Amino acid sequence: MLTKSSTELVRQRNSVLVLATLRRHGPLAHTEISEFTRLSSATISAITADLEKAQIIEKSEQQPASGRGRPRVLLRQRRDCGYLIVVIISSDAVQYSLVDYAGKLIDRFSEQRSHDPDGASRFTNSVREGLLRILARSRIEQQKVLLISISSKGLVNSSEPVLVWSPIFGSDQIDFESALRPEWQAKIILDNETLLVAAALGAHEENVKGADFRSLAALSLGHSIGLGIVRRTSHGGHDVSAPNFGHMLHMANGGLCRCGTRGCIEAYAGFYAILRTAFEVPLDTIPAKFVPLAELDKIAARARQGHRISGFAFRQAGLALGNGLSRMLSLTERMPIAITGVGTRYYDLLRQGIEEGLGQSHVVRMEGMPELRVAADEQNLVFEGHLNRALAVIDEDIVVAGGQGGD
Amino acid sequence: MLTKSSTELVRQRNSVLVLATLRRHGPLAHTEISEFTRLSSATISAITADLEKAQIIEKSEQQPASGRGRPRVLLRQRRDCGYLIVVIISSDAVQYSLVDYAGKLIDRFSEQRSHDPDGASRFTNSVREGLLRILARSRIEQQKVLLISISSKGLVNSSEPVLVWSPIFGSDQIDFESALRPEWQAKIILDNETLLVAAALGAHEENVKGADFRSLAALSLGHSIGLGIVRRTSHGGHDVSAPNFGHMLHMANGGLCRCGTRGCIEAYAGFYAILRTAFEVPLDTIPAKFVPLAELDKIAARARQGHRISGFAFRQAGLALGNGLSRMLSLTERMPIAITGVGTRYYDLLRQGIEEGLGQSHVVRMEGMPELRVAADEQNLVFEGHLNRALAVIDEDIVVAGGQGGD
DNA sequence: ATTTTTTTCTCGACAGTCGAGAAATTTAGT
DNA sequence: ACTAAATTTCTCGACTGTCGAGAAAAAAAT
Repeated sequence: MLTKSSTELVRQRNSVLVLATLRRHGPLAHTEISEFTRLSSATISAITADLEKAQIIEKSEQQPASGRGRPRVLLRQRRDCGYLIVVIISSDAVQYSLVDYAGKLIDRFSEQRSHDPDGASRFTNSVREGLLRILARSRIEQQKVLLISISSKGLVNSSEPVLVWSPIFGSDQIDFESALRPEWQAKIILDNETLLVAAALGAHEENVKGADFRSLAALSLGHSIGLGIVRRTSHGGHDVSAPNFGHMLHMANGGLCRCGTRGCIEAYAGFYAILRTAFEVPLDTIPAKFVPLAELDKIAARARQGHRISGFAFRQAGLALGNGLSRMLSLTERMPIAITGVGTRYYDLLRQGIEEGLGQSHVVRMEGMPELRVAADEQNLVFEGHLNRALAVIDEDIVVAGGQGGD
Repeated sequence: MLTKSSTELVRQRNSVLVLATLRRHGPLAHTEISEFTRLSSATISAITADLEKAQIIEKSEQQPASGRGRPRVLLRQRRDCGYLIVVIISSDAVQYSLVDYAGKLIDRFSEQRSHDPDGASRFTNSVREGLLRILARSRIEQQKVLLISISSKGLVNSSEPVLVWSPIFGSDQIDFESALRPEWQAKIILDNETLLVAAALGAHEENVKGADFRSLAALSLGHSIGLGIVRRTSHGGHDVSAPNFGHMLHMANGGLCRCGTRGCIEAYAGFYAILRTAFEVPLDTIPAKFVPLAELDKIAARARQGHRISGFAFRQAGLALGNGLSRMLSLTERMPIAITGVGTRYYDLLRQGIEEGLGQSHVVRMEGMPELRVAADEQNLVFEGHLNRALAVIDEDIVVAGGQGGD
């Protein structure tokens, strides 16, 4: 409330609102936009006229008139209004996707990541090449790319596109802004991967529950552990955050983690940690760099057949996760927890430990066990989260720029 | 962004902005308001004229003209525009304060709390009586009381004035809304005590650092442990929350807590817990209901003289606090931590443990130790926090009501 | 008395939203 | 073929808001 309001700001907000409802519900007629936004028909006329003049939306070709009366003319975003490049960095590959302003996928490819630890500078070079390649393949002008949306596991600076810590590069910071800036004018945003999963799940949840949706957490299980939290803000927006959950302290002076600290949650619940426990390797052993999934599948199979120490490894992991989640719930309100990631295939083995770990805390005893659910297809959710956030950012930028630049 | 904007909303926001700057900087002239709010002089004229007509602000008596030119006329809130009752519930007393719209204390008294555990219903009755008493003493019309702002230690429902859990009444919920509603038309808000401390400290911090202020946590040490967090929101407001920190899990299957769960932070860092450790009572002993402060002072004195087990008790408490804080920092951004409450008198004994507990986590190793400071005079901060929040709420209510009621 | 300086108020321009009704355009009925 | 009904879109005038510029007010300095 520290900043003043003006009538222009009202128009901006309402313009963004119109674009957002167009995103949520697809191409809409004048009347429908008015219903959804609760803005008067006259206002919709004014706003859509502006947006059309600025070449942001267009009238769609008239579809078969259904019912009597003057036929509706649908409004939709102009595909060629601008483009978005989504870069998803995972432990073994980098996926590049080119998307148009309407959210439609135009081109996509993946590049294997070299496992060289020489790291940061070589990696940013490969990202530069990847970006140029997807641009070249599609023959789109570079200026038309309005936004580059990047995601990775790890800890991200909330205000700048800087990867502060990642399981891949450790604390070699990667600043995408400075790496891409002279070459690209596009805005660059960077988000934690699980944050995007949470954002996508939150959007789903809100579509179902409407105003009843309050908050949700996404827990991603894999080589490392990620957590994303979505909350509805008072004005109806979504506030998302990606805490450093995997490296939250589970137990003081506990097992050695990849990050060099002792007792992180990941040092009990990450894949390498499960392996370590299952093979009864001392907890202060420096953890394996990379654990083949097949190896963990074997342990899981043994655990399912009743092999004690294998089962114990998963149970131990579940306890760490459950304790950690209970601590998170002590700091937030009660919320459902969606579990994603490769690790969901071991959910049958983890579940009991998670629930027991949750149950050891005061909040859970008071408020009851939070709803736990499994959300498969993490990859799609990540991409969906990218689109949700990136297109919203583009809408806002385009509206404020359109107001200043005029035409 | 789900809700539409309109020109009336602009006026509302700007009116609230004017009232807020008047609160922050005391009585101001036309010109000064314009400078602080960045609103044009014409707009200030319009808004202040409205507010004056609605009897919310008034022109002050002209003070000695200083300097040449037309003398300024200061604008200030009308004291009699409305009143606020602040109710501070602590473990041994309830304090009632009557405050006018300008934030000036008019009357105050405290009532001893009966230590009867018969609890909730008798307690709400005593609060009803207290409220009527402070009203009667001041001869103010009941309708003029616009807000009753209550605080207590414990867990508070964020949307309704319901005390969900408190160290005093346990999980006997107290719903102040239903307890006071037929009798009082005033709005009723309830906040956690440490949340108010955090709010007050946040306001101070912002006055000093301005826009550089990002967030802050207040940790209250006493018979129970409280935590409040303030964060600046994107539009310049403050977002405060009071997590259930004292009963966050410190150690699975650890010491027995007053709440009945095992391993809460409070079961290591609350006063009774320090006593328990110092006297080497088993950790599963049901904790003492109430610990005289003198008892703890004795232990502290012994600890300062080098008595091992006494020192260990404080160190243990510090470790629990430090670990808990590190977990909080894993879920939020780095922020300074202000320590308040009676327990600050043992800070010399707790400090090492707190820092060690913090240092055991990944975040602290990465981002460095957060700034720790001691904020004395918790009682005043609580009251200040009440005023900050309550008067802001009144301002907003009065503006939206004034717009509708009109005159 | 006049000028200077500072503050407050007022006026016209401009931007935004809204409700009502006109205009447009199709289907149904005769 | 023509008219009536239905439905959507567009337009106009009223209202509310902010802003900049300059007029009016009021005291000190000359």
